Amino acid sequence: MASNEQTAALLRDAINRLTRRLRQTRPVGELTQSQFSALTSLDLAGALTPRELAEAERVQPPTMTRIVNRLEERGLVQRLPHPTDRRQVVLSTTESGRSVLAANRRAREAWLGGQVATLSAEEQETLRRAAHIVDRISRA
Amino acid sequence: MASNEQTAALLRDAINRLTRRLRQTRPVGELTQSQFSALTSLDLAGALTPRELAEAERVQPPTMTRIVNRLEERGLVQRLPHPTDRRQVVLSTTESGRSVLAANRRAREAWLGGQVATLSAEEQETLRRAAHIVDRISRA
DNA sequence: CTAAGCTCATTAGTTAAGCTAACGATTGTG
DNA sequence: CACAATCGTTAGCTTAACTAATGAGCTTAG
Repeated sequence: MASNEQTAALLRDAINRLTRRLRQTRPVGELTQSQFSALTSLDLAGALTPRELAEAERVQPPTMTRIVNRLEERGLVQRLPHPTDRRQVVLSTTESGRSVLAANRRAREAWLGGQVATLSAEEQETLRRAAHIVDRISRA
Repeated sequence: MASNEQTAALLRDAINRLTRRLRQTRPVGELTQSQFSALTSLDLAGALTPRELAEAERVQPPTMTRIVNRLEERGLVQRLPHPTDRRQVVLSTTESGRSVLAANRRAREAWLGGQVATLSAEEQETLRRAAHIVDRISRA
């Protein structure tokens, strides 16, 4: 029987390897991992303050400021004043942001989707289950 | 039925979230993810040239030069001349490197191991299976 | 009802990690 | 033996993470 630590090590190593592998497949000029992830979260949520988005991405607020800066420079995100609190800012995706996001999603999933396609139905189901378990762990 | 792309997206998102979560648990002064991973690979292999280690870590040679520099500054790794080819260098872990590695491994797995412990035996098995599948994909 | 303190976003400055291009030393080859 | 290839490194750029500090705006306690 594998110990909790052994399972943890297996999981961590597998995740590290896949993370590095995925980084290699990013085409130049496309969104970085952080930009892509932040844009996705924002698009799903509809509108968030920088702090809320930072918390969703598990990053400190200054880090999110920078990511949002780059996205705003490219016109993918907009900063609007908060209706009642003038300290705050409300972030939302632009039309252009949503289409860039969709294009990036397709490109990103091409490689990994191709790999998934080579797996048996049972293996694919294992991956989906594992993804949900990992999500639960990450929230803890 | 989930499409290959949906499964890929689930997997990628789960991995991103856990990666960021794990980064948060790194104590200051400890090895970074890259350092830890490189040191682990080197320790497993015994001795490698910088290029071989870069390939194992799926990183370009200059990136590995920097990582090795930091590890060497801390005395965790040593560079020795190649026996026959004076262009090459042979890297190996030091005694100190191996003990730092072991301590780091324990610290890193404490949090994740704790999370794994809260899962059912079936869920743990799902994670182990998924880790193996992901490893196979990453090698492709 | 205003002064003090809190919260929000941002800026500044550090560290780390990734990349490509270019270089010096060395080896192999035509 | 000259020329090409290889190896590791350096240099220079970008991205991303952090903490500390700042300024603007809100909230509240006296």
